Amino acid sequence: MIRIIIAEDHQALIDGIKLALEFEADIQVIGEANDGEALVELVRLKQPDVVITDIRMPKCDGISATKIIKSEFPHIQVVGFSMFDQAQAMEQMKLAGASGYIMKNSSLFKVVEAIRTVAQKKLFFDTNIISDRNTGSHEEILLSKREIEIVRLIGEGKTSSEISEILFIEKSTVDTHRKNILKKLNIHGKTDLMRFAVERKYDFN
Amino acid sequence: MIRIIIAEDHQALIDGIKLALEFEADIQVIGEANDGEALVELVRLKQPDVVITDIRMPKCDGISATKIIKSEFPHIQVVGFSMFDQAQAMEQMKLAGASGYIMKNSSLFKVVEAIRTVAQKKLFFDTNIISDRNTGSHEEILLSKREIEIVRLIGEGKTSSEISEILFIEKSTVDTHRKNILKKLNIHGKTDLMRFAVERKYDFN
DNA sequence: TTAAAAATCCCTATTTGTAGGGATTTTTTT
DNA sequence: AAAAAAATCCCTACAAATAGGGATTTTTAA
Repeated sequence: MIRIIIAEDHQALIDGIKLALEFEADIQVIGEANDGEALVELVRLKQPDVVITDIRMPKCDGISATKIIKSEFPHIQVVGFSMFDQAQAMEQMKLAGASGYIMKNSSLFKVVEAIRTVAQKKLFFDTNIISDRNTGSHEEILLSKREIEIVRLIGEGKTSSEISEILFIEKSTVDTHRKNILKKLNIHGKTDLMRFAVERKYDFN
Repeated sequence: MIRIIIAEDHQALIDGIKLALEFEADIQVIGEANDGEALVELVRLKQPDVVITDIRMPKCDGISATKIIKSEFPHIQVVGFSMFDQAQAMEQMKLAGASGYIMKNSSLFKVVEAIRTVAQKKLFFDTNIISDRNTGSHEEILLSKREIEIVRLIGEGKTSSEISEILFIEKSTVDTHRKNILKKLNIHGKTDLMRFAVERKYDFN
């Protein structure tokens, strides 16, 4: 029996994963947390086999939480879980000691696959980047200098017109950059962009 | 000489505070961090007299960071720093071991005052809540049940129309709640509301 | 049982952001 | 020097959010 703990600040997603895992006889969800601090405490208490953790979370993010967990319990396997296909985020999770990385738009089947794989002490990194590599096209999502600058300002809560004043460019240019950023990251809406901007600030240079 | 470290994810704010503190001969900024994890590491390295930390920060928030710092270095005084006049946030900081709490819309003079006060092992809690108490009016900012529900959904990235569908109410009602929330918190713009929603999710029940 | 608070809904108007299209100029790389 | 990438700017249209005003109904507490 693989005992797992899920950490994710969107309760709806936790519920979805739990539901999917109910049909897997060999996997048991023994705990859930909505933030990094709660996750670390829960892991200390219950010592699961596998932890699935979101990267962007209140209190402590998934990367910091993973570092703490792996330093205290090296035998516990951690799988990162992110909205964004960011090679840097994946790298950070690897450095923190994670055994796997999946994306939120992955099918729940992939989640199950990842759990079983890492439980056997194997690695499981499933991202578009890697699957692209398989097809040979391998185009990594990379924002340009200007785009990163704009993402940073968005993360600081600036509006497009404020950004245009800061950078001495037209608002229309900022809008174009925004559009390109959204397209590159395959996200829609300011909320997701804000989320990305915040996650981005978590030092994935 | 009071040696301080500032932690704040908005570099502009750090720069502003540093500038203000340059004119204070007895206060020296010996370090700065843009996230909670960096703050903890910096504190371990430089062991300042006073730490000023934002509550909402990447990687580890100010409350979690304060807990860690106070457990390792009980003699270091921590001052919380928040955008929002939330009694709960202040309580959480107090529980985490903070000696002071100031708001971002406080004058920089208050920041200096807070630093000098806590450096003498005294407490310094400056919020509108407390100043209201002095005038006797004492109206604490408290969101209603419905408003908290809506803030939570905003924090999850839901739009007003999505929220209206979830709660089975009209979009116009959601808009009204939003307006009232903005008014109660004295903030403007969705970005600040999102920030609040995130900070709020840090468990200030 | 009433007064206060909370929750519901609607109106107008403006700003901001999204989404599609287009285009030119500057910089970098080959 | 030519090709590719990045950065700049403009157009239309629509959705979303802010800000002001108003109003009624339902809950809660005095």
